[in-house]
Amino acid sequence: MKEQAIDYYAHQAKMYVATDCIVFGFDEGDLKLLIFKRRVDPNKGAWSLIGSFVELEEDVDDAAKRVLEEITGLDSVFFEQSKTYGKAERDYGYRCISVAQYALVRVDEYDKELVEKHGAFWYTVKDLPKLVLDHDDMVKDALDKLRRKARYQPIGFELLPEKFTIPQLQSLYEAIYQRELDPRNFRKKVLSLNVLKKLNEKDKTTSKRGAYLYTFDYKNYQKLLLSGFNFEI
Amino acid sequence: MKEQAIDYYAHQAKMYVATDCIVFGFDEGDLKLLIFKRRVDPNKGAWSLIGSFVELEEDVDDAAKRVLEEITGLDSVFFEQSKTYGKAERDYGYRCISVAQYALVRVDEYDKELVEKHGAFWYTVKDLPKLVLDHDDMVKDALDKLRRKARYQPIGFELLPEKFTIPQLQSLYEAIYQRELDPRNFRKKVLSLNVLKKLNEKDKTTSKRGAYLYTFDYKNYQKLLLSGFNFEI
DNA sequence: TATAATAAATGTATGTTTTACGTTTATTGT
DNA sequence: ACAATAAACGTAAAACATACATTTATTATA
Repeated sequence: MKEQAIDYYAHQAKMYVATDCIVFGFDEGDLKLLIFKRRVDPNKGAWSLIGSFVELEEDVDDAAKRVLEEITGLDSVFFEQSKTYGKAERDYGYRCISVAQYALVRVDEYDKELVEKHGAFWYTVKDLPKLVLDHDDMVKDALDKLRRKARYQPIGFELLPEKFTIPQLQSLYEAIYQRELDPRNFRKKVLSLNVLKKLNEKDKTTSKRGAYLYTFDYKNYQKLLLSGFNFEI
Repeated sequence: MKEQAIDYYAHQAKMYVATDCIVFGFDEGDLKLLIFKRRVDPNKGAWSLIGSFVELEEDVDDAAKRVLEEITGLDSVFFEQSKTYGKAERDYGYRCISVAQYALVRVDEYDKELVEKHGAFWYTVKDLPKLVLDHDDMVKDALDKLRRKARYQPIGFELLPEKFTIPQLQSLYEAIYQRELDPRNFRKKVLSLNVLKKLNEKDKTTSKRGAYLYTFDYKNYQKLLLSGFNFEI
């Protein structure tokens, strides 16, 4: 019986499994992507997403966590599976499938030295260079997922600092959706959801008057989730 | 240079890659799932999704297509990646990751003999037995995806026969979302999208008066897509 | 110290969509 | 002829989205 089971697996093909991370950040009003210049062959010198092979005793998701930690120095980056890329010919000469994960990091939190050490750069999403293999597709698909997901879950907050202003939040959504939003309607909408906590502090970097800082109210958000809401902006 | 590349891959782990299909159908007012009783070890006799190993020179998506064709006899089943399951310990004793795909089939079209030959059965989704490994999670996640997707793309139509009535379509959406919909509002909403072509034929199986049959208008749907719509029901 | 400049914050009127619910219609079996 | 039944149609009220104008708090400078 056990023998039969072993047999069943024995004749099957094995392949390399990698994970690639589409790391989004938000800075200076633009949605950014962390990409890096490959330092090993194959394809040395080409632009690429950051990734790694999955180890034999490692969960696929843990591999992504490991990669993200290595490159950003952060140990609790938000990430989620985007899609698996499994074309037989996708990797030059090797059979390797890749589980793509998209991640959202707070640009003010990541370890800049670590990023530089790995030869990584933040590129504005709408102005990316050509990437290796099918990484262009990965970015396109991940952007789709991000946009889609931002409609029914407030993941946008993962990209902002702990404390943020409403104009900042608006600017983030404008970067994600690549279109302008009306400040009056935007403010009305986000405040109506009751998931922002207003602080008694102002950010005065962009105006004399200053804009009130807010934090995201995770408790109220949990309540909202239960009543089945929609974050359409 | 090439040597270096070979080296790079040589030290990496290889693993089994499988694909499992979550096959949805719609029959007698219920959303159904195609599952089958395993006839080989490991786990002979247990209920399971249908799946297969991915072959060395085969695209992951082609493996799913192959599986679906084998079991339903149909060569153009709608399917789409749901999620990849990659926990190190998910498959008893073997390192095997699985790319789950959810598929929608028209219950009136599939090859019933073929399904029986494979020991497969249609089970009502809300009344499933325990499945092997992480297949329960796969079903749960796929249902989530299906519900989510049905909100912005009219994939529901993939589950109905070519010709269908509006009450049938409503009953499908009721099965997907597990809640009752108002027939007047439902009709108004779907007709307002202009993606249904009314036929000069009636279905009289459920009423004396009979309900007009419709087909899905793919051309108009393409137009609608371009203008960025929302299929919220 | 009064004033100009500037982004933040607030308000309101109009159009559109969703929701809730009542009535009429076509057909067939008795 | 009529009772029964699901299909089809209609309408009023509420909720939401959109478009657009004004006031407010603050600081730099005249």
